[in-house]
Amino acid sequence: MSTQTPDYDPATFEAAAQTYWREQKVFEVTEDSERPKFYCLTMFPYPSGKLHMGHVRNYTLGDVIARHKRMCGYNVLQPMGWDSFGLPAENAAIANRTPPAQWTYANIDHMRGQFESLGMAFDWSRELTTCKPDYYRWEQWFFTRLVDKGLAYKKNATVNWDPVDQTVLANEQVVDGRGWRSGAPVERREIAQWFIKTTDYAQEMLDALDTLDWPDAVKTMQRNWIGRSEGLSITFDVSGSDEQITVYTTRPDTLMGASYLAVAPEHPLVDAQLDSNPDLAKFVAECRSSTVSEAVLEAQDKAGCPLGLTVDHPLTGEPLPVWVANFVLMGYGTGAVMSVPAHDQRDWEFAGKYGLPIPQVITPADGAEVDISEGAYTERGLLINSGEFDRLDFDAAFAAIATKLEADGRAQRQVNFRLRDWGVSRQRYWGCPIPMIHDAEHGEVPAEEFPVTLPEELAPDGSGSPLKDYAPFVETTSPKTGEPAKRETDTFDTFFESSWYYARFCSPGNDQAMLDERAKYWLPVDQYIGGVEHATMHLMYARFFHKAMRDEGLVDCDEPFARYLPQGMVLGDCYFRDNAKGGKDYFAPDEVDITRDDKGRVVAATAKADGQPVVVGPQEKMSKSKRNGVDPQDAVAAVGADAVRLFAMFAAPPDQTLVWSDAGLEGASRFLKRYWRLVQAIVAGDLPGKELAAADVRRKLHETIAKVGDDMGRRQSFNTAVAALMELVNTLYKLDAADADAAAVARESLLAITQMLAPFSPHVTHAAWAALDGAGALEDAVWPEHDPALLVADTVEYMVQVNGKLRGRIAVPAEADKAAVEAAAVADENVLRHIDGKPLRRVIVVPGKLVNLVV
RNA sequence: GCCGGAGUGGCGGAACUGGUAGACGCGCCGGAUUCAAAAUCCGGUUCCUUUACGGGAGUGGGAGUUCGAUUCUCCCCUCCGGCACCA
Repeated sequence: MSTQTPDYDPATFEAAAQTYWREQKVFEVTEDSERPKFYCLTMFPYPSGKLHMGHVRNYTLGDVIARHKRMCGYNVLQPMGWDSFGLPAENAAIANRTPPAQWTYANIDHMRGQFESLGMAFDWSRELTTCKPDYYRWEQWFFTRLVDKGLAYKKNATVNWDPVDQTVLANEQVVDGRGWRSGAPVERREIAQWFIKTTDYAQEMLDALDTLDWPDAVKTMQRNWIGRSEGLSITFDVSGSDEQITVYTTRPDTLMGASYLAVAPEHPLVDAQLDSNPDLAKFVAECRSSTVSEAVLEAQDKAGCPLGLTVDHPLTGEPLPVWVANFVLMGYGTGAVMSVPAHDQRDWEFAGKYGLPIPQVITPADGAEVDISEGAYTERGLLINSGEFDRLDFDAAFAAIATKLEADGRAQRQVNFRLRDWGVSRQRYWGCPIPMIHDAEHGEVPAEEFPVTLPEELAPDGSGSPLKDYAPFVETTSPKTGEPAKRETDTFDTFFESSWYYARFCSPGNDQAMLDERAKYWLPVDQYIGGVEHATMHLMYARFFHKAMRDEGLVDCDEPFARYLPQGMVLGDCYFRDNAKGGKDYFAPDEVDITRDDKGRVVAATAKADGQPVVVGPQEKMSKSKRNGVDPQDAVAAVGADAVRLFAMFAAPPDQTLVWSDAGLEGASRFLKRYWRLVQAIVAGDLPGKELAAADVRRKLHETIAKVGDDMGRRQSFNTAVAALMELVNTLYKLDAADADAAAVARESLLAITQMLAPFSPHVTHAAWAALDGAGALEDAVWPEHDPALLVADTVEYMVQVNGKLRGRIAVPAEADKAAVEAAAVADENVLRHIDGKPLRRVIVVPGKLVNLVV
């Protein structure tokens, strides 16, 4: 055979394969009742400008799964779109003085091209862009359905207010309590906003977690986020007044240990005290001049101030002081908590700081001593110092106290959720308009015509949304009266768009309905892939939206994402020097020379520019500021898309962080060249090796087929799948060319390797499939199956341990019984030496694995 | 602060259900090929000890369960993700 195959040239492979996929519309799919469907979706990107390595990793994972499932016979849908509303476009618009629309659409065009150059198997005919009216008109319509059903309502909520720029700030725009652009201390301000009743679905979302094939860690985070608890809602009378304060507690058994109540600075009872109490006014003002970020609030020092009121203890009538505390949140629960310092660590610290009493009312059930002066005792136990309730355990005390207070109308048993309703109003321009109209007569009236189109020609200047003063948008007529009315100028949280895009991919182009029957064919998403940073918020909102759409009859399954694979970040090496200002000056990896010792350890690094040393820092998330980013386009130009994809899959398990390494990338490229040379050798009938018998190679082939199939399907362990393919290629280089079956085994192996490698590196395998005369299109070639008969070995190697330490290995016939294995073990020379004539006390034989001799 | 996760050679990682710690790749060392280099190929590579056969230690730290623990339990340390207006 003298067929010529080309040299390994990624650019040639990529051009040929990508042209074929595009022209043949290989990845465009339609509903097909004959085949099982598989909907594979990777979280769609925000069009920030260009793809980064995190994107490459993310979308390669999805592409590998989609291509693999297709070869397993599924009708595979893998769409792509753009999460194109959001803050970065506004920031770019402020910087460039151009409308965010222009910037966004230019980014999308660029990034679409980058996806194609990476060889992604997307069905581009379904592409959607969330900032376009043909998409967002349907979420506007759906929102008005939620309004009609009472699932959307308006209430006051707190925002970060920048008093200089006169605008609302996102939490990430508040740095050390100041606006990021103005530098002014931010204030908390209450404004009316739209909320969605996600809490109506809290119990269902909690229960349905059990049906999902998601990592336990993510399900646990969601369970804790929903935070179901059973407790008691208790009402305290303010002493000498008609006012009341209601608190919720999961520990009513500790009620006799309550020593004070703590309320939020925004609590309605606080305002009335401000005029007469300057210290309180000062404290509350301090609390209000800070961010609304709970992460920041919870991390700061606990502080409080007496409110100057007391409440009557509902059991004893004794007065308890009321404090205002900076860690109590008005937006959560009733904005007031009952504090039991002896049995809650946070209350204990607060009471210690302000000299409040710490009465112990719970003691360990096992009679152990606890010292409350050392810290709170937070376990459940038996009641003490609680009068008639003494010696009761948690359940009995809960029941007794609840019953007594309920009889007095002072309390109610209650199931509570930590989950809160979803605030969807944003005071921003670059978002989907909330389709409501302010009618002087009827108040808030839902729009009836969609889309309510966002004007795209405006450019924000940093002083709030330009929509507010834009008459062509604001001025309208009321659908109820036909009289002049004003449009709502707030826009939706961008999580609104990302909560249902997965469904719209199934009904592209429908301008009559949000979704149609096609969505019922494709949903749920069989495999969802995306960053674990979305484990709670995005995934909770989308799950809620799906159930709301189900109840509207738009979809007919209960959950949107059957299986979920979270993926880790991409890190890069960091090099820097400390500068005079106390900061760091970073160096890009290609600006640094590395010196190693003879064991390969890095001993020094110097800047190429001046030869002076730089610090080798820890690996950190790739970013512009750390100068440790690697541009995917540069990597593709250097070694080709196949090697970039392969390295991204090989270097780490999907859910762990991945450390980018140019040397590692070279290794992936080297492997593909090695593979390609093997293809050339087979085609030329010119095998290289001389060591291994064809039968042994064939067994290795079938072991590899079994492992790779399992790794890619059940385990989703793509790094080990690639490692197994590398091992098999190494083995093939040792195949004895003189063996009569060598040519057949080599060809069988290489066809299988080509198929198994195709999801990772689809371009070179596309060329190889043609060179090897593979039958049909590689994308649809049936995934190889292993022959179990070939995996059965006739002898087994056992480890022999003496007292748990490895002392020898023995080869034993596969069918040997325990006695035979033990006899062989004690015959081993080194094993005998360690037994040293001592009597055997115990012998453990693990079939097929090891023998442990205890002496 | 609260919730979740991670920590294994010089580096990325493997060990799937409690049973050979270090597969595969990088780096490094040695060799082949070459006028030379690149590329490629072959061999070696956890640490300590030993001429060698061997022996000892070892999976962030400390306890525990077990014949046997990277794997299970408890405590601690460090780093990462999320905390409701970044996406």
